[in-house]
Amino acid sequence: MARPSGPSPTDVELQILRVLWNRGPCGVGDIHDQLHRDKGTNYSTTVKMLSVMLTKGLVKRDESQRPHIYRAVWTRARTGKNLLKELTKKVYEGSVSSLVLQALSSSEASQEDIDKIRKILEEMEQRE
Amino acid sequence: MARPSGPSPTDVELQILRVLWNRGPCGVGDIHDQLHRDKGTNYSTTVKMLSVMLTKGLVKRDESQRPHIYRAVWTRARTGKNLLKELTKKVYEGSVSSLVLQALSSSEASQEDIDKIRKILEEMEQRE
DNA sequence: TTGACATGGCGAAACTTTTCGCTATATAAA
DNA sequence: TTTATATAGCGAAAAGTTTCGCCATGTCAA
Repeated sequence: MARPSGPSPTDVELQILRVLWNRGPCGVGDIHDQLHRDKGTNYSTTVKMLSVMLTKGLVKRDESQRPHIYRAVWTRARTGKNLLKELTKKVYEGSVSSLVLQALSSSEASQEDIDKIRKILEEMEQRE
Repeated sequence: MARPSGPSPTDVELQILRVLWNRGPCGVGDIHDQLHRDKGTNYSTTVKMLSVMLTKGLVKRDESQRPHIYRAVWTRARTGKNLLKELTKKVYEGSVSSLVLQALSSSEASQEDIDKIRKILEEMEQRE
């Protein structure tokens, strides 16, 4: 059963999620530091966005300590998968492989990546 | 030299572009028909969105005939590529192959797709 | 030409997302 | 305890997107 993962994160929400994915659970201060470096926004903005995300169920927080510790509810992998599916619907009428083809043909994937992809293709064939 | 392709299309803009990509250049009426079917919006909305997109350089129009004929400035492939790159930056710190791996491992691609992808992988190796 | 109808343009409302100022509360140092 | 500083909350402004109402203009048939 697929868990619901709610509405897609907006741009700033993704910026915040990326910090949480990269650093792991942390307080507003750490998140703000990164956002401030990236685009100079105010501390209040970060707090507000986190409260919006809390409402949307994109993050949870541990209030038993100070500062409160935020963590992402959904993994990077799952979120990426959802956004990709959405993008696919919006541009390619739902065909994931069209998009993958596009992505591959225009990227410089390493030999390592290529090998990984081959392995996955094999697995997919055996599944059928 | 890579052509600039401007700001990324918003959701409704993509809906309109999809119509143009699928049907080819056409008038407001045809575009509106589709949008109206999909979500019941008014004719005025379609006209307005097209004028916004004209300003942003996402579409061009031929005014020498009535109705004016709109066409997408960028191809579906190029737009998809850009959006994918953006998504990749926003979720995966810029690694296209992480995203492709995610996409593949969770999709049901056809045997035909799998073969196509293999072919591309081979081409990529020879390029190096 | 005139009336009916499709097409086009424009400003403003509605909605969403992002930003911040101001205030309140907790924490730790003097 | 008092004071200074980090942390949190809230409402509203600002910015971006989408929607529409109203009016103007073009097209075609009677």
